[in-house]
Amino acid sequence: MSQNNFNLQNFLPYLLNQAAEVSSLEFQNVYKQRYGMLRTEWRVLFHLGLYGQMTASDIGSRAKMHKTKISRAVQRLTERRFVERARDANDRRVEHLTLTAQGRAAYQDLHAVAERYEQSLMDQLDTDEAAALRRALGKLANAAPAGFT
Amino acid sequence: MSQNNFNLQNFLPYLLNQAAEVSSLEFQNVYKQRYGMLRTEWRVLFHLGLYGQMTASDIGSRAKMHKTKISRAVQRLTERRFVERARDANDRRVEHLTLTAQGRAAYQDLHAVAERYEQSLMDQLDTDEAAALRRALGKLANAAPAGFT
DNA sequence: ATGTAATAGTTGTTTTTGTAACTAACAACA
DNA sequence: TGTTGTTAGTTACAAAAACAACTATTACAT
Repeated sequence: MSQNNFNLQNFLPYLLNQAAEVSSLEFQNVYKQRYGMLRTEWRVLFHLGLYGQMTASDIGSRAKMHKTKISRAVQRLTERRFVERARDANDRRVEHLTLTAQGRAAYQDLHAVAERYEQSLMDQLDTDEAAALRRALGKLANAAPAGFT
Repeated sequence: MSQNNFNLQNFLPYLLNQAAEVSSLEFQNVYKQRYGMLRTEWRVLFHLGLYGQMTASDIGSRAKMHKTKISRAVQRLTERRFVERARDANDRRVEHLTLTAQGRAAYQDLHAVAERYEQSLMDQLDTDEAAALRRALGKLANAAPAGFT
């Protein structure tokens, strides 16, 4: 057995992954069942719904998603008429992405569910706990590489 | 743009995923580079190192990992002589898994790195923040389905 | 005993992701 | 102009994960 008191259940990356997995999975069911979307597609949809017109690169830098993921998500969202692409007039490399009416409808629906879900998660936590959680997660997500080796 | 103040950066599942991704990735480099392991394999190795002899099912229920993942992880770990399997004498369906000497060495090495990494993550947080984070993550990871729809 | 269900673990097939190489358009500067 | 470098986005291929069907063994109820 173990020589010391290190415990896997307390290892932070492990805990983070478990919590992330559990909390993603429930919400995933919603956009999967209602709109047949993948997580990447849902993320793109949300960014467009939230910020309006964006390019794939914009989304990439905001969401820290790799461009190939975005490319494929946009492709599927376009095929299914949630998103429209328009080439920029001045720079024909860039594409401006916007939601279609259908896309906006889906966004608003999911947005509402997301808020309820958020609330149901927060209900499990004390107020100060929740605040500390947000702060801590923000720090960890945006931290520079730790250099622990 | 957005009609209200809901922000994706504050959506808890999103935040959790970002933090989890960042903190997994750095550590992943270690076990990948040093031992050519995947995340599933590292998890199995850690469970065996921590708890001693276990069956695949034991690991599955503890780590909430699907049994096919474990099966394949164990297969690769066995091929590479990190793990040994032994059929149970009374019930020939079950296999008892243990680390080899090489497996224990790898575990101890990674274990030490994990502790340093853990520390480097915690160093980014205030003491109370860190405590709240652990408590909150534990609650979220073990919570019953929220039923928010 | 024997048929039915349950459990441990594996294998096969399909999705999804990751990585790297690629095309097309622009920029900048000799 | 033309050559070199950069940026936006796509595509091709390999690695990994998800899901379903499967084998082998045990349990259990008739």
